[in-house]
Amino acid sequence: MEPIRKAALVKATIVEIGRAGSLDVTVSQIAKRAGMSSALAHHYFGAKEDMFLAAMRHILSLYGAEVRGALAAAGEGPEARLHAIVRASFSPGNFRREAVGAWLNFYVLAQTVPEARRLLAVYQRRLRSNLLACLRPLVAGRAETVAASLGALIDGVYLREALKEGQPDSAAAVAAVVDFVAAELGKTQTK
Amino acid sequence: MEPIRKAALVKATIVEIGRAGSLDVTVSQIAKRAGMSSALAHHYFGAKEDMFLAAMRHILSLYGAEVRGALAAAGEGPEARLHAIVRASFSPGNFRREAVGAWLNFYVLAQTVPEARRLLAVYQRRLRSNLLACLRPLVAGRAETVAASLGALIDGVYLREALKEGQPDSAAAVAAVVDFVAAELGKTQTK
DNA sequence: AAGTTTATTGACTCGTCAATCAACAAAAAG
DNA sequence: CTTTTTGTTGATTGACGAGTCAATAAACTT
Repeated sequence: MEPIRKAALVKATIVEIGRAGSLDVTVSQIAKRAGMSSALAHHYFGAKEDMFLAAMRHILSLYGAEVRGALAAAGEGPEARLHAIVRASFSPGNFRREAVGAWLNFYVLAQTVPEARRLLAVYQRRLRSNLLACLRPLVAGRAETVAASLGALIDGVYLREALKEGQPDSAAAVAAVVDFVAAELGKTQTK
Repeated sequence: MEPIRKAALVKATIVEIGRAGSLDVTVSQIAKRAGMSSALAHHYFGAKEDMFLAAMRHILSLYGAEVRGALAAAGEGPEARLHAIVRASFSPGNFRREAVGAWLNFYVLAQTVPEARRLLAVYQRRLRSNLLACLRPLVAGRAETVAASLGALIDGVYLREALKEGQPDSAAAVAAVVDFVAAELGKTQTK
């Protein structure tokens, strides 16, 4: 039972954060959505914060899996692999209300909860390392710098696309980042 | 009295959000820090959310003033003006705990509170227009695209610098963005 | 001076919520 | 079949907090 209940709670936590748009969700709401009493939620997770952290781990692992899958499906060319990472980062699923809510609130959580900050750092390192592998063959010496900027650009574009009025547009987000890469590769042509 | 009290409450709101790292601050805390009773805070602002929005307006107007000042001090060259905007965006003051807390939580607020979303949109449009003015002489046809990416990059770099473990480094943030601009201008050389 | 508006607060209402606990059920172990 | 472990909940506790209100004081108006 334990793993089933925990998984249900994690999913419900993410949904509720998405609905509320904040971490201001009660354990009862989460438990109810997961089909159990609040007491049971407390039984499996000690405290509410533990639920948040588990939810964060889940979101990050989903994203990680998405990127891994995209890379596996992509061919061998560095450009193609780079493109795959970017597309995975901006997949429509990542712009669903729950996902946006989760990410934004995890940023907030990372300010004060060390474990949340650590998890975020892990995500950023993984993204960076994936980007580096693609970039080294393309820009050699400047790979480190470009990877750092590219990572930040992905976060920034995501933020803007997620918060703009109107529906987010995955394709536009991808295009913006691809354009940056093109510039870094020295081709001014947007293609 | 009214404007004095309101100003004190706005300042106190920002400080308390920074301390808590979230919008989970009580009106009493804010009022106490502002040197008055919670009833008085409710008297001047109707509800807590109004205090948050006033605080957001204040943060945004501070940032706007900073950019305006930097532009006034900068010369006439588009590159210099661009650099001024970037430096103002990453001034050490913007990395103080209160400022970071305010920005991150305003992003969260923008998900659900239309007025917050609107304010954020205003900030983004202003930044975009400032960037465009500098970019048009430099990259002509691609100015719109570059301005959009540059705006997102600034947000993304800020986010990462603010949340990384260790103290944020304004200079590094500026350097990352400047490097991007250099690439967009077609100069591969990092300087 | 009497009246009116503004400033200010302590006390209160009404609600919420995290966390605990005792109790019950049901499965596993012996 | 009885004991222990695991699953489960309703009820409760204890605390906190947003917003209201009546009352007091102080400052202007006429």
